[in-house]
Amino acid sequence: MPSRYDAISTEPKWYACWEEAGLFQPDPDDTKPKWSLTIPPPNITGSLHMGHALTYPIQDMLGRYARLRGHSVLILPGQDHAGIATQSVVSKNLSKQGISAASLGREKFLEKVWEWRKESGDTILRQFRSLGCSFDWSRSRFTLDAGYHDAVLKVFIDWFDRGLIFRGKRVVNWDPVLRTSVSDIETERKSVRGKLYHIRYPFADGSGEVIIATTRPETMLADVAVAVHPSDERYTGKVGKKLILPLVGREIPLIADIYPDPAFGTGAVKITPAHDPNDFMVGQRHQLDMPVILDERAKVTMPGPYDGMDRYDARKQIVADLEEQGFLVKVEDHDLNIIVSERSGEVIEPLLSEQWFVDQAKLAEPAIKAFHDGKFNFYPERYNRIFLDWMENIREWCISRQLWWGHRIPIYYTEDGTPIAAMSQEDAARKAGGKAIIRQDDDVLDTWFSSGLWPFATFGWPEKTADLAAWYPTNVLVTDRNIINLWVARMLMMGIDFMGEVPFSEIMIHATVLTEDGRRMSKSLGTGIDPMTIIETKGADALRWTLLSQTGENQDIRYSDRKTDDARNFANKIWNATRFVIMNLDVDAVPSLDSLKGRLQPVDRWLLSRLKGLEEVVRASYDGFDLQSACQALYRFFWSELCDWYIEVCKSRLQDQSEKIVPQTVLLTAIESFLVMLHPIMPHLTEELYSHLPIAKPTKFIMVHPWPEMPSWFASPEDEASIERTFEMVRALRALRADLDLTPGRMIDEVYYEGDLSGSEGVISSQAWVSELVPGMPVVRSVSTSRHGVDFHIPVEGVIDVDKLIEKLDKESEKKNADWTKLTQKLSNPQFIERAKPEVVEADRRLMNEILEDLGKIAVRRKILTES
RNA sequence: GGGCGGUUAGCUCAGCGGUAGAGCACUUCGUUCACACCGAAGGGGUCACAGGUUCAAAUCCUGUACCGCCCA
Repeated sequence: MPSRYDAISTEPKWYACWEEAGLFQPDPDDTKPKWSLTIPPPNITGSLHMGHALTYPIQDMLGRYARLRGHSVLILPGQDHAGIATQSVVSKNLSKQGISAASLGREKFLEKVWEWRKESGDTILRQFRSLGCSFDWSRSRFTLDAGYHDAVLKVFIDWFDRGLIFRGKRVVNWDPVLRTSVSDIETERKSVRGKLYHIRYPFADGSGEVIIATTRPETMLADVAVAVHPSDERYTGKVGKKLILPLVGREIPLIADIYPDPAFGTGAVKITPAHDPNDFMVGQRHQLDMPVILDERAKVTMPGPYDGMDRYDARKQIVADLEEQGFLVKVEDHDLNIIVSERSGEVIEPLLSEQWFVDQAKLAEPAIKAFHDGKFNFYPERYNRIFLDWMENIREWCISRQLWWGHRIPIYYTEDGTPIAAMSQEDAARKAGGKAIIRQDDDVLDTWFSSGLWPFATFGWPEKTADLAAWYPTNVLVTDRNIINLWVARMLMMGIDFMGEVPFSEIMIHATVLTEDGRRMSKSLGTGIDPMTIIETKGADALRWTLLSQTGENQDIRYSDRKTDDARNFANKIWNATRFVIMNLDVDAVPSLDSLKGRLQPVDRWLLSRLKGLEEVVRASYDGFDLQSACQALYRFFWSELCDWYIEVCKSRLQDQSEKIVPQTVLLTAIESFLVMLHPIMPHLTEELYSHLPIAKPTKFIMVHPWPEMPSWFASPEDEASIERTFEMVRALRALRADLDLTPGRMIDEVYYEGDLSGSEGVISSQAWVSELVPGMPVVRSVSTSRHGVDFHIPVEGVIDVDKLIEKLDKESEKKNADWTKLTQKLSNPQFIERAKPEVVEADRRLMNEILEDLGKIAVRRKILTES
């Protein structure tokens, strides 16, 4: 074994072995308890980013843990067709070749998209393999697979027939470049510097005017009213009167509604129901007309001087005209929030249009009930409330998109315009009962509609497959907080509605990965870091450790290359310690620990007891999604306890032929268990080291090794306490040596001690590099230290730095005096004695005595030093 | 405007009622036959601020400030 762990050549090797051995691919007939998870399907347009490098290893880690715990585990991967993203990627590629999508027509264009998907659609799945993800590729699904497609149609038809899906006119987020409605998640809010225009609207009867303020004057062409708050006294008696809409000349009413904020400007708001979601609601409440004056490209469509103008050109012209005609009161600078389409970068136009909607309220009810019945739970818990708030105020879901790539809405229209939901045109014709079908709806479904079925459609639903029976419901869903409402909620509603059971009982919401200085990682900002370069230089395990060891209840985590160095170093440390143990071994068969029980020394029992404690912590932490705590415990155990102490203490025994078998067996036991527990986080390294371990292996791969069971006799609080005490004495001695400039590792002949070492002489002398520990006081000059009631004296010959030692003693004395003051105050407070728990008072009293004793010793030592 | 998270050592973060912790960085020492991707010793913090509860507050409560996220 080389002295450095080579992750780069090791990792792909094991991935291939696991895959070849079929370890990713469970059998639904396996009698072991089932555990499953369906991964949030990444876009086919995507390539690996740090968010993926966190979320998918978390899922892999949970699956690997479940596997070690004896479950038959299925982690089902797949991909999402990503309607808008894919269509715009392919359109852009085509336009580079001088081809427009429109000229190709729907069918030809879709052929191009499928071609593109075959060529580059799988990139991200290959990258998941580099991360070590133990996903069952044989079951990989795509949301546009034939079977999946049928499932989507079936859901649509079912909901349509039950009246849960309907067609209606609403104000939606409209992307004027891609010319489709988009969902909230595909938009981004931005704050920009804009203008606030104050415009005069005169009363028709000439009795004055109302001044309104707006950031979008061009929409006034579609104004149907001006609204004021009913409590606004400035308008008492005026509500109901008519106003003349400037430039247009139409008469519109002044109405009273709770929407306007009286404190903002004049308190009067123009109402444009077709071009603003809030105005739309006002319009609905007052049954106002909803004229549309912008087309699908956001150009004015209204006979008159502005017809055909782009919305921003129209704004300029309208403002100029208003000014010229004396309607413009003033223009102010104003910060406003705009909504931008993520895909096109264009400002979203709220636009009244006819779309398909899901009435989610009826679907939400059973989901809310299931939550209250404890059927599922978010981790961290704070997301329960966020989820519930959204569910309880749920709104209609716009599911139609004016795209070609996706699930075409299975609605067929008869001659008289009756919509019929059906699996195919033939099916529709049958349902139409003689009426001719003339066309299918042109729109496709929102991608989230199809991904909402993910946890059961991936198993072959609506067919009653063995997989569906074996793996649904899944155990856990892992995702980030941004799509709780958009996706998680929909899966819950759809799962309950079609399967009668929630799709998962636990929802783990993990952090967002930020840059080292806490900024968002984004390609456009140039702040993204490509995980593949990390995997290729430091290994997937290093990257996994870096991200997983920071995963807990936190809201974001910061990535830095320094942290991956630390992770790589940890891997190397594990490699070398294991290598050391193996190098020392020259027996064929390692005996069982049980047979050596009588020969164990306190330090052996200490390590085994710590190992047992480690298993409890790691298991509890993994179970509670607290990977941070698990990693911290694993790190501390291995580096601080096993390497820094146990191996060092045992080095002399490992040289002793008759004795070495005991520490070797303890080490192999500890390392084997440790590797199993670490395996979910660092799968490749642990598999590699397991393959080198000279032990009787229960399984060929550590990946399917049973979780370590620690016999109850491993627990030994007494040995833990006594060994910790011994180590503290070693530390005290080493510190004193350092004060005397005695190089670590260099043996000193004699150290005297007074007090009870209770059998720890061997450990202390070897670890503090002392040839002989002699009871009593030395006759020669010496310097001293104490710990746990034992005094150590190191004889000194020749020159020592007295000033430095005195300074040290003074500092120590100062600290102890401060502690003494604090404790005295505490202990002289009768209420403390009376009300504090007795053991606390007792501990403080003991501490007080120790401090007093130490102060006495320090004073004596200082005196000796000054005199010498 | 409403909600959520954060503010602890130079940096990144644990701790969440009983004398402040880790890793990295820093200082000094060290190539002792696992590892310099290493070892030993050390320095460094009125736990954002102000009130309150308590015998006792980084930890619980109230408020304030700043940073970030989400919803309107």
